Amino acid sequence: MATIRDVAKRAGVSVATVSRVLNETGYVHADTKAAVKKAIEELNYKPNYVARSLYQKSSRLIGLILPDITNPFFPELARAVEDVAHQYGYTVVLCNSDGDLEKEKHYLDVLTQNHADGLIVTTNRQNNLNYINLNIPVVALDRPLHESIPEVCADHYGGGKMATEYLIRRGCNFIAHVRGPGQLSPADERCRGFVNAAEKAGVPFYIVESQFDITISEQKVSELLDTYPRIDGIFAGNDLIAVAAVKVALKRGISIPEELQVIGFDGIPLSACFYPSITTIVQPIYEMGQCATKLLIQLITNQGVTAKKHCLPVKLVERETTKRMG
Amino acid sequence: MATIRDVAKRAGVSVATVSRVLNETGYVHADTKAAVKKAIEELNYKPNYVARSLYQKSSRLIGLILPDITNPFFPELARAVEDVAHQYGYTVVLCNSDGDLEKEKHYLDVLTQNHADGLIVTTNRQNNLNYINLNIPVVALDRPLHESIPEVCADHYGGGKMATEYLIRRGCNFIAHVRGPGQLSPADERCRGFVNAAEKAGVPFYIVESQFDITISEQKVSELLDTYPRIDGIFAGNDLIAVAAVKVALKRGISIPEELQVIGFDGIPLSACFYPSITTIVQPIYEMGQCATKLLIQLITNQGVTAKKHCLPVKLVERETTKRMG
DNA sequence: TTGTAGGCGTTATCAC
DNA sequence: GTGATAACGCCTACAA
Repeated sequence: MATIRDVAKRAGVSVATVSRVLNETGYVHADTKAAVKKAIEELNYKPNYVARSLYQKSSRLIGLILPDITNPFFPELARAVEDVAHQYGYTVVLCNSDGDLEKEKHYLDVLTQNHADGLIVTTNRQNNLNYINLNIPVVALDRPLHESIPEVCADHYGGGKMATEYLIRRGCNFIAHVRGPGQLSPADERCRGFVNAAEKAGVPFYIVESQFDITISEQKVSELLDTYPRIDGIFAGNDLIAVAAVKVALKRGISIPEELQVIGFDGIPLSACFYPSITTIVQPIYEMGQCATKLLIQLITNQGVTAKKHCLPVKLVERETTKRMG
Repeated sequence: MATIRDVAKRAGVSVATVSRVLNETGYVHADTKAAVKKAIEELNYKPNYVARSLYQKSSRLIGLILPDITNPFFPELARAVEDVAHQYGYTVVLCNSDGDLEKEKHYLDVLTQNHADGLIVTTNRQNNLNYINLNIPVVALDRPLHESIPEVCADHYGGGKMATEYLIRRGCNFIAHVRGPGQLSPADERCRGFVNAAEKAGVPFYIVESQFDITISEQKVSELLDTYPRIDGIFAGNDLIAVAAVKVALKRGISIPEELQVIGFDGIPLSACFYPSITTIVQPIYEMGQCATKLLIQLITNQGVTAKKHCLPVKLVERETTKRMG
């Protein structure tokens, strides 16, 4: 690999001059500039970013910490982060934490020791001390991290309400919420929205806790339908749970949406391609990733920080697991 | 951030000594070692990897270039790569190329300029000159890159044959292959396997080309079934196409598997959770990622390179879109 | 067993 | 306009 010194030698100038044309900083005569460019061309010189990072204390690396890229919610998020990062000349390092604090800590170390310029974090563990005294900007994505850390998420509470009201408007008389795991903030919020809407409407309801996992949820839904056969509407904690609900119902010969209506949450691709396609509360996943990344880059480049918390609106997409009106 | 010099000062030794205890290299008296460790502790010193990289010309960064993490085939692959990399102390940089040569080139530059130690590449463009004269190891994953580059992939040809023979054994009399895009090596291989098996069995067959995309494939399958209503078996080029086939059939009231059997390829999670669940040729996706990463790390650390091409076996998983025997 | 000093490739601050 | 040169933080001959 050619270095700046090689270029300087070949162009018959000093490294300082080469650096100047490289960074377009300071004055340099048109002719020398041309000579330098020629030398760069001939040597196929590429600046060494590591050396540059060492001096600048900035690597243009962004860390993306998320539980598991294999979870269908995250690829789109990761994609958005990568797209925006790329657009602004940053590169993203992908870290799967499995929600494991040790692993998060490890990645945090690796990232900071590599002079990452900023972090985007999706973690279940709120108030995680790991993140608060870092000296690089951090943005929490999808889930709150700490009150001092800016955050981009969707309106889970509003979505929960919306889903529930929708079910009720579609004529459901006994609705169940198969919620996501406790302790997980979005699951809690959605559940709160559900309770609020159901109580306000005076509709009887029931709540079961499950995981964001199809197999486990099939089990839960099965038990639920055994216990409460009257249920005619299910608000699933996310689309995976919704898929489980639909499958269980179909296998039992319960017709959807005639006898049982199901609505999910998230709007992952699966919800649209499943058959029947699943009515769901769609989060603007890509936009969330974009927003978080732009925010982070603003923070990194110090362009007057904007609001602390960005709560993006969700929207209800009607598909085949709920009744069409009119 | 504390530097090695701060530690040295605090421990009352030289930086060389600190470096020695850090890297466990060379002799150092137990007492001094203890003193240094204490200083490290007190200062919460963490070595600066950037400085280290500069000197060592190695960053312990691995680049993972793939078309689009949003494609359900890739998350598991990425996860495997990340897991193995992490296990060996490497960190992975995620790059979505969209199969765009310019983007690939850009990432290649970024990666090499950051002293990435190696690359794992999934690209459609074979014989891409970008990769051949790099001076870091490269491993091609899922798709061949160039004859000089080691490769990890699944047995697409064998899988194609297996799927076809299976359909025939299950009694199909007129089979169609809705294949993936031309030019894409795995799609070609699967198609070759199909043709070979169908011809050998003397079963009439038909081939349509589609994309690895549900919506487009629904269209293609629709046309196919219009033209050849006799078709009683479809070998889909991948699971997305299989999903499309199943949906189209079901919407037309064609019962699966009684009137039409469908088999996919890949074994993405969707194939298992779809209803009906889809019989498919499962690639060992996670293992492929692991294998490629281990191979790359061997190459990086120069541990006598193993065989050039690793072709992993696929297996047929019977589910609900084909008939059960006996 | 430990310390000194030079170098990894850049950038930026001075002089000239 | 341009060129030395001192950082950036670490590692490793080579000396001591």
